[in-house]
Amino acid sequence: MKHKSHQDSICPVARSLDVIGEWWSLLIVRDAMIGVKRFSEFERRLGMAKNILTARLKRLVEEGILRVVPASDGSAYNEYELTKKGEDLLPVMVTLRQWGDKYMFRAGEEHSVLLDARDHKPLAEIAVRSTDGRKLGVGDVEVVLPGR
Amino acid sequence: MKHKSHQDSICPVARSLDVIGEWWSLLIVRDAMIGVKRFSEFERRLGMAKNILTARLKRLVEEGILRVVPASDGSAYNEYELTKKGEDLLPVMVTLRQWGDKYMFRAGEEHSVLLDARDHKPLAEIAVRSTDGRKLGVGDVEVVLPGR
DNA sequence: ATTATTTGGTTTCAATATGCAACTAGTTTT
DNA sequence: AAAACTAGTTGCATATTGAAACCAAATAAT
Repeated sequence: MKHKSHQDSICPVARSLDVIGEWWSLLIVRDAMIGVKRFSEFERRLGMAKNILTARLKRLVEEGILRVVPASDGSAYNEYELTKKGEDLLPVMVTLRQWGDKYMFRAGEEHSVLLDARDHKPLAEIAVRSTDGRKLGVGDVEVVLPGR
Repeated sequence: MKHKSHQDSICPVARSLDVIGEWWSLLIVRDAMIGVKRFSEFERRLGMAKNILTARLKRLVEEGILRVVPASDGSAYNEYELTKKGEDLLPVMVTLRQWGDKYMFRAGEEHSVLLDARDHKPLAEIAVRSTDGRKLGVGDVEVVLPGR
């Protein structure tokens, strides 16, 4: 059996995960965000099997998250680069990173950090807020289904 | 082969995905956020196989994202509820939702929406910002590895 | 110009994960 | 007391993953 698709869900979270929730997909997007473009560079940096990388790149291109362009250095090869849709995953990436920072490392354990390139300072912590700026927690939100 | 773990990565994104990046895991967390607590309710709502649900719940409990508590209605069964660590996934959930809202639905296609429970209005759109409040895109950030 | 190496894959194979259905022990409802 | 529900477990077929071998085209080295 193929793993079950969430493509037809009425929930945006489920549909998003259908596309970017496969093993490796978001890590490919992560590396694309820091400028990785070539097949071999994704392979080396991620340490993943070529066949899986091929499949994930294909899906990400089909879904409009990456696009294939002729290599910028004039060689005959192609490069993969983020589309606007792909770049718009930055907030997802940053929230995952901030959660991981907080919970997935023991005190003093080293990890990579994401900085504002202008002043090399950490980013602001992302919070869920109401339109008038109140910070919201799980208990402050509600899901409304279509047609209600 | 087991799928490769990202547990030992120095990247917080990778470590986060190691825990919550398996198929179904974030959808279980999503439902837990709207108050789903019982095994059968997760099963019904998600339409997933019981054995997988069992495995995911077990992992999420082991990782401290959910906790098992005696049923609140006095029955002999247990309930699963979010820990603080689990609740802190709200920003991840909201960014995934906002991205899905934007890209995964055709114009006019209906989907569920997440509202501020107080005034039933949509949430503010989440953006990545510097500490001084500038909105940042993919080109405005840099990753720094440990020991540099 | 010829050879060697790199790149970007595809193919094959074994191990694991997913999904489905059947089964079950304990609990709750009728 | 019987029926139905809950929260699983088990067994099986199929999919997905990962490793390694293979390959053609492009590039670099000699």
